[in-house]
Amino acid sequence: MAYGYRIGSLPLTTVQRLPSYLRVVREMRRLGREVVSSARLGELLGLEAVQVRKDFGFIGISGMPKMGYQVEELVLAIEHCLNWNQVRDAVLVGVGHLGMALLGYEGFKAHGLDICAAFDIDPSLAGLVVHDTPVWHMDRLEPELRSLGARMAILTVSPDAAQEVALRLARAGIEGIWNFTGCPLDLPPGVIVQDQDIAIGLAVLSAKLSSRA
Amino acid sequence: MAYGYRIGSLPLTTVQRLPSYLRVVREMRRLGREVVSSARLGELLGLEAVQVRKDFGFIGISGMPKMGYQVEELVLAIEHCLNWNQVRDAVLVGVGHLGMALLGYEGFKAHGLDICAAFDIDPSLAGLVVHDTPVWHMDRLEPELRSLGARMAILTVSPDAAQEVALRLARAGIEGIWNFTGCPLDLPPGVIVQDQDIAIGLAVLSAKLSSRA
DNA sequence: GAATGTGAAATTTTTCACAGCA
DNA sequence: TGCTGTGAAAAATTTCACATTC
Repeated sequence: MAYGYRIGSLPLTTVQRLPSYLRVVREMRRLGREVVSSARLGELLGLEAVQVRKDFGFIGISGMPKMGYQVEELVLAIEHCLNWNQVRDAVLVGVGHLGMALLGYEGFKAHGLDICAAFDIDPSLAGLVVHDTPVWHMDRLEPELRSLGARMAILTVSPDAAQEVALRLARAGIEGIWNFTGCPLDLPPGVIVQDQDIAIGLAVLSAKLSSRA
Repeated sequence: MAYGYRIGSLPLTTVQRLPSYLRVVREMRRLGREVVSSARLGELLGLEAVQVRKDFGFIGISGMPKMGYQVEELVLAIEHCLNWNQVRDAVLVGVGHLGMALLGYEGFKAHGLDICAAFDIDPSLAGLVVHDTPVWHMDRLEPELRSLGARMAILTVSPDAAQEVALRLARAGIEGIWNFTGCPLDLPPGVIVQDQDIAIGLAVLSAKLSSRA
């Protein structure tokens, strides 16, 4: 039951830090800053400077001694690693409160994600356009997926339906599922599942608060 | 810039796995199962059996050789570790799409969380009751917090407002902030911040998909 | 001097190997 | 035999120490 410590040649922990680096260096670019030191980035993000340097080494970026790293180069390199420099189509399944919120989330553009269609079991939602995204009934899932060619799906259905819908997505050729249901999914190998379990963050915060009291 | 590897006596990684254990053992209890082996739990959650046993050792649970672990005992022990067996009040600040979705999320009850009030800068939201939760204008933040006595806040404001609002919460006596804004917060020591950055999950999934193509 | 870059050490986490028990 | 429990080993990650470069 091997673990996934690495993604390609990058340590998993490095990949997990890339979004926060990207946010900061994009903001610096916006402000016209051209270089930044690992110490400054570390200070802003609560990391050791040497860890920042190691991470940048992994993604193939060299800095200039005494100067720091070039902001523009960092932005491009991180976007490239994450494939966030080009638009990728995704579908969203389950237009409840959370699905609706994700459809309205402006930030996905900055991450290269375009939700091109949504699906729900509720017939009264079919035909609506929510935040510029058309909503289809679940009956239309397979045919629409065929014509859209999206590789990624965002799963925001209820826990009861999670496994069944995920299997339909996998059979329809979806390669990656971003799983917000909190249920572990059992899918054929080759389909990549990324669990986004909100309860983990709450658990860590709860435990920290408890241990202080 | 010391790291937080442990929460109290528990490894951070163990705490992060507790919610998924809890979900499964609660479901087993519902189905009337009285015992479960570490191997079965590992199979369901994609973990090594020995890791499950180590985790249960950390939270002080012993199993019975040949039998397994008592489901009821596991439920109670995990709930106790996370303090999810008693109701804790929280406030939510920022009633946009995401805040609205969290207000409507039924699952918080199962995690002992009760959102007793929400706040937003938009005057037209003030006075509304969203999913049983009253919404106040931001002007009422400090006085309402004083009377409510909530220790925890859920931060779902826009990135621009994140730091400023977080500081107000800290000054008003909030001890833990669950930060959904994606911005790093700089707060006085003693305030616990738990970042819930959705972009991390997307980054991992994006990188995995890229490295397969 | 002020920054990067990197091998080595320290720390943490996972996995192995196997003793012990019902 | 089937499962737990645990010390030891392995692997991964972070941190230290310091050489290097502009």
